[in-house]
Amino acid sequence: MIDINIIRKKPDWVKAQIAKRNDSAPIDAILELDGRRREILKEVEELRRQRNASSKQIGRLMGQLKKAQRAGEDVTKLETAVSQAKAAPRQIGDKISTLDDERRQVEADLQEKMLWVPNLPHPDTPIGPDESYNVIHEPQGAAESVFDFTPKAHWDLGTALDIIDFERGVKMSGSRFYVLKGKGARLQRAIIQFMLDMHVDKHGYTEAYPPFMVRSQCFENAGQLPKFYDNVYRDAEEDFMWLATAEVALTNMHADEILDEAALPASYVAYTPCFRREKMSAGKDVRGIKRGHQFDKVEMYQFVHPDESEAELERMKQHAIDICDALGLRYRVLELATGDIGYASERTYDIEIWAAGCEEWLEVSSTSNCTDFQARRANAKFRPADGGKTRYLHTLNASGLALPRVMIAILENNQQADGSIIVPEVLRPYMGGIEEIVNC
RNA sequence: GGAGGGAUGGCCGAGCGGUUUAAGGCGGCAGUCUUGAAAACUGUUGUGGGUUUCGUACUCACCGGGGGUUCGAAUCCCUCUCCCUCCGCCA
Repeated sequence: MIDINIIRKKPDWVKAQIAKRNDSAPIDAILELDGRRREILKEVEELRRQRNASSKQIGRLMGQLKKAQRAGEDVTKLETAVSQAKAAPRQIGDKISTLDDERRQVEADLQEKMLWVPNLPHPDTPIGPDESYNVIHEPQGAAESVFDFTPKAHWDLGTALDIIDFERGVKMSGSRFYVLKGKGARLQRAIIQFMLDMHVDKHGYTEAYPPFMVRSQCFENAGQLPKFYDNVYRDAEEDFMWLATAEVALTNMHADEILDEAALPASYVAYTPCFRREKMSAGKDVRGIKRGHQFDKVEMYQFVHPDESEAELERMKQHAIDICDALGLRYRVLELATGDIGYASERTYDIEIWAAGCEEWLEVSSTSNCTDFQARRANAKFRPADGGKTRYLHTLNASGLALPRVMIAILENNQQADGSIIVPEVLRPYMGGIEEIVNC
């Protein structure tokens, strides 16, 4: 949610910002509803003020009446006065409830429309309607092949080593599902543990293990609803949705809270599975483990002071890069164009790693500054140390990293001519000390 | 799944449908006293919205959320959420 004051002051500018995203939002309708809301509010509050005064008057009369009754005096005059005094506020009350009904309707409409306004892009975000305008940072280009044989794709390697079982995954759950077996499952677990340890021990995040199913309100707060409703798995009977990313859960860690400035930044890292219908990507990347309905991810998330969010974005990007470096993965950084950044984001970096077998750059991390967009929806604030008014926090998220694609890169880049895989050194302590995955 | 009890300010905890303010305590902040501190005493204390002479006052709402009854609701009714106790089931 963006600040409605910006829309009030510069509606045309806001429209232009949203147009840069190749998106649109009902700004004119919002202005109209907002104006009507304030009209009603002015009127209904004045009426309420009048009614409050009248009711207080009746209260005083009732006090006198009771006193008189106790004293055994004649109370008919007072009783008449009370019933006469009721007439005016009763009429006011009728007007109030009519206006209140309209107010409720207007506010519901306004809220619904505001939910369809995306975050506004940062002035430095490259402008362009789609991903072809993304700016690729160093290092660029594909790695020259270091192989003296033709490297295989992970689906062939995994099947041959019997560490990825596509057939049985499909048997259980259909396409886009697979079973990791033996050293494959162990490798994934090792990567998860390595990443969590690095973010906790070296980068200072607090490890969190959130629920994997959360209320739909959590998705709305994170900016995933209403727009991405079709891409989320949900419970048929209860108001539960399965995480599409841990970001959804972590956004809500401090929902409806006011943090002390001294508690900032509040930094979390969580391992969770992620569930996505992939409706928008139907038919895309169906081979291998690149894009499944279920995948694992380690996610970083921070609540920071608004003045810190821009610098923090750079640091979080580096935290993701640190993982790539430690695992020996060749990566490149993309700065996403206005047409490609996420709905809640003002500025996003993607990190892609090179996979030598399928010969593509794979997105393993997306690092975004969501400014106060999610914080407004989630009502997450902080109290400035100088005692000023409470302000909305800024939130940032960064994958650190997405597991299947890291697996792909390790399998494909570390393969040897005989199809065995060299285990990256940093993972060996988590793999019982083994140095390679071999066919047995 | 069944039966019952709860939710009040940062925290604890009162609150017969009304008579100017949600009592009281704790904590926090400021001040007095003191060389300093403690104690004591005094004052102060939340969130959001609207109007505005825009920095000043006025005003409205908020006692778990949402409706309702009433001239008037923390208080009565309905509903949802969460917590607690007991029974049953269970990794």
